[in-house]
Amino acid sequence: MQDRVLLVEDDDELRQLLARYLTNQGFTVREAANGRDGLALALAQDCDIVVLDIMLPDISGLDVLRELRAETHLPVVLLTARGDEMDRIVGFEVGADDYIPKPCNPRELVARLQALLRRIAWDQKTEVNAAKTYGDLRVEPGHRRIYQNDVVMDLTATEYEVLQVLLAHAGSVVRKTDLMQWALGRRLEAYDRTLDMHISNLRKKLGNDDPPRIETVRGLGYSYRVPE
Amino acid sequence: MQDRVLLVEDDDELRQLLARYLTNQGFTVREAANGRDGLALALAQDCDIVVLDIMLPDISGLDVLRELRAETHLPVVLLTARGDEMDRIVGFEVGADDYIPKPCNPRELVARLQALLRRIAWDQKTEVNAAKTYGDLRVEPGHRRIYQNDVVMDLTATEYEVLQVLLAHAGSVVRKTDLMQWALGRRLEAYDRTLDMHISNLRKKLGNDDPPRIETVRGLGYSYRVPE
DNA sequence: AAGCCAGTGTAAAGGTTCTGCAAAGTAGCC
DNA sequence: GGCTACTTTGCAGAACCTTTACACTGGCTT
Repeated sequence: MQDRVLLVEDDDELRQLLARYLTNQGFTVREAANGRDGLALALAQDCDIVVLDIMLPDISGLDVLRELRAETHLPVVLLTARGDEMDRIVGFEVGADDYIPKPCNPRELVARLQALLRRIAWDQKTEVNAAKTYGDLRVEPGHRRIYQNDVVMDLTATEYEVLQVLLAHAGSVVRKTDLMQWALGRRLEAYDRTLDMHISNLRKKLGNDDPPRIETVRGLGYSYRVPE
Repeated sequence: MQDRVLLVEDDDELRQLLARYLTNQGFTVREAANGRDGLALALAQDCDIVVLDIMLPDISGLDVLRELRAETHLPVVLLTARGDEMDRIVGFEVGADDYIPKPCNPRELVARLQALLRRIAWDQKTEVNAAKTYGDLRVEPGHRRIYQNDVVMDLTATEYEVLQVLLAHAGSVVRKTDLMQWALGRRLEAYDRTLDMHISNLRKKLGNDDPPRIETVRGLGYSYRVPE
């Protein structure tokens, strides 16, 4: 099975060079020459990994990444100007998985892509739109709805995100920083009680069972326990 | 809870520099000065990520990585001499998740570690989480739980770390300074009885058997004895 | 044997950090 | 404006880690 790479790079020459090399290495390559097209293609969700230049003519690569991260965890490798340390640090903070300084060695690019894909491969098959069931809860990602005993839960958008992340990791602990990043799309700052509030509200809506379905793991985060 | 890094690097100065920086950044740092120790610690202890120098006095970092990959998919970041392209390519092929050329910028190291950990946390880290059994105790790293005769022990975060380290070295003595560093993430200072307290509490929770499961080795440290 | 002392066990107190949640505030939308 | 959703604020309470204090232990010295 060939991995599908989306290459977002405005420099035609470089893009074609990389595209050719990646194709030879057995990847299926899709191309975009600006941020807008890149974002659209990435969101269309039929690729495995994105190579994203930061310097783009329209939207900055970092903004593309930010928008992408609001929707998906698709792996992203950033291309940055050599030595531009700020871009690099910010890139990681926004959620990049790797970065490569330009001008880049194609072999290194391939090696990094493969390392990342190998790591991702341990992920379960992400059938993005398939409904999943956890005890009496059923998540329907297509409609962004969660049913409890076949009754739609009345959740706000954020509550849906939080609960869906907890369910995706049901049985294991999700750290508060991760939960914040994945569900709220921003970093957890000190004294930010927003997440606690959403958890509190979710617990109320789930019915305050005892022991609670959303367990607190002090100092770490929360964990959803599938009831018997 | 903080992420636990295993730092395998023979250059004392560099290792201590990085260890200090990582500690400041909120990591719990465990150290090894050669490949053999590094491999043993990585396999035994429950840590989250490994930083591995390639040039080591005994076993090459690449061989350590190879052996590690035979057992686990623990994320590994390689430290390589700048420009040594072969090491880098081979490193990725053997299964490294990232590499950083030396001399490395600590900020970049942290950024990369965090990017990798974020990615791992999202994926189901099944392999790393394999449960380990020691007599009637079972450690489940994914849930950060320890079961005694299939009953969850009610442990605090620190107690979990301490017991987990003792179990990882079951049958041999763990020095107090090491236990402090590995489980509490800081140095053991004089007149600090914190560790004694945690041991005391653990013994209580384990049931005060006779002879005790956690044996005191006076002047040295503690040793967990797996009961028959 | 008695005495000393560093090392250890543990109860209780102290203090810090983390969490739950109500209530008030802000922002966006019809 | 009125509605809804989300965030911030504030405080109380809980859980936890550390410190303190004192008793005890084992080994060593005299």
